[in-house]
Amino acid sequence: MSHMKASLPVIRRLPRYYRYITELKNNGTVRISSSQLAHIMGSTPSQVRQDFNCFGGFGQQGVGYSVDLLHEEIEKLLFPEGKQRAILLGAGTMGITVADFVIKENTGVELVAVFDNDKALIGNKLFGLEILSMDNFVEFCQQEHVDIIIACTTKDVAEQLAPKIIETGVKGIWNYSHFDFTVYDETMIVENVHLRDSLMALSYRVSHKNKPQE
Amino acid sequence: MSHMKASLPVIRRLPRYYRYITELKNNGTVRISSSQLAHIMGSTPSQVRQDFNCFGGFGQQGVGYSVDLLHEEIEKLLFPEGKQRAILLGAGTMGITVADFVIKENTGVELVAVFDNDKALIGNKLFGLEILSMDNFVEFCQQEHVDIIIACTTKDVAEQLAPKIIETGVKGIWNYSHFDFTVYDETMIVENVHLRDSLMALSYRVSHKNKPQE
DNA sequence: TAGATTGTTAATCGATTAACAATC
DNA sequence: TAGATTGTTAATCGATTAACAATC
Repeated sequence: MSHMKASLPVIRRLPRYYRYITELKNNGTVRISSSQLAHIMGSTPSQVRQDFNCFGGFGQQGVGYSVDLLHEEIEKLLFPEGKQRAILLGAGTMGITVADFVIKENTGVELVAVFDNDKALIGNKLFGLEILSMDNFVEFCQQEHVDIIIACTTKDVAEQLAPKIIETGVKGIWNYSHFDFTVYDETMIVENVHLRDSLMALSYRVSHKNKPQE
Repeated sequence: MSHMKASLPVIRRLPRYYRYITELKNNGTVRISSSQLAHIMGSTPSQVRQDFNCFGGFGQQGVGYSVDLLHEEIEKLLFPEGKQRAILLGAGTMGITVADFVIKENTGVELVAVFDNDKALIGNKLFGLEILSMDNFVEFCQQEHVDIIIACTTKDVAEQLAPKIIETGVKGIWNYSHFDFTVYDETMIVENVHLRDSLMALSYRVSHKNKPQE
């Protein structure tokens, strides 16, 4: 039981473990070794064991890991007491898609309010939630408990909102805008989904695939 | 001019450099030092210089970097000769949003066809492109030149399509499905946008923020 | 020439992989 | 008991950071 704090790479692997373990559980697999799991994950047995030991180590020496126990433990880690409450800022194309996703997928996160600047949208319903004026989100966060802000605005709007977001005291941002909240405030937990950067990195790798240099 | 091959972390930073350099160029900034750029990027001067030196080094000793030259060189790296041609597999909520994004954003990638399994969708137009039957995408890729496949299907459909995708000879996959193409085929260049994993990692970090262990 | 700042080599840091003792 | 497989410590690898000579 080494109990060291899980590093970011380990945390990022956790949802993937959860996906595969859930699949194995549904298949009726009861027991799995670090080697088998590593093969499924495309990693190494060492990494699997190191990763699980960050959280206390769920295995049995000489035997392996119980799929059920593993599933239960990882679930406890990823879905802690009660759902996390999230609000959406920006009900544009991306915002609507992300809201749809959060509502339909089992992620342990609940969408509790939607805000937009567009007067034409305010008052409309989105998946049963009334779209509220962006002017009111700080107040909302301070009155209702909110854990996560989903930022689906343009870069400029995100930049304007940044100080207000800090003001809310919310701990995490799921960031779809091109504004770098991390650079703005170091203490905030930010998970970036930069589609543009992701696609450009792919494009670079594809176009430079067989070139030896650069 | 060390000319070592750029590692994945360096490639992932390239689009962010491009974003900031473009902004500086538009602001009329003509010259910038690695320290100033590091401050903007939230990194270190050493990293900035190391990164640029992977591509040949665009600076001038004692002077700094010309914003114009930097912009031009990074643009050459990210937008090589002509646009990359991409097809979309799966015209659901996410697929439509991603298609909209690719068409509107300046990413050096062009959407040339859309495929879906749903007979109700086939034949409809999506952003001026006719939605084609999924049965025909392999043939399409072999006849037209296609660089990137954007996978916006469910996990199960992605898994079924995997061997066909390999068959097309396409070099890169922009993957929104929960199927791990990397585990299936090591040689394929895959850029994953796993919303679920991303949100769960954020949720984990938020809920464990002030806890010392685990 | 002196000051500034790069390019590049060396040192550090952290994550991954390997090794092995513990133990089922 | 022997074989298997974990938990954990040690070694390796790669990326980041620091240092400094080159040079504008």
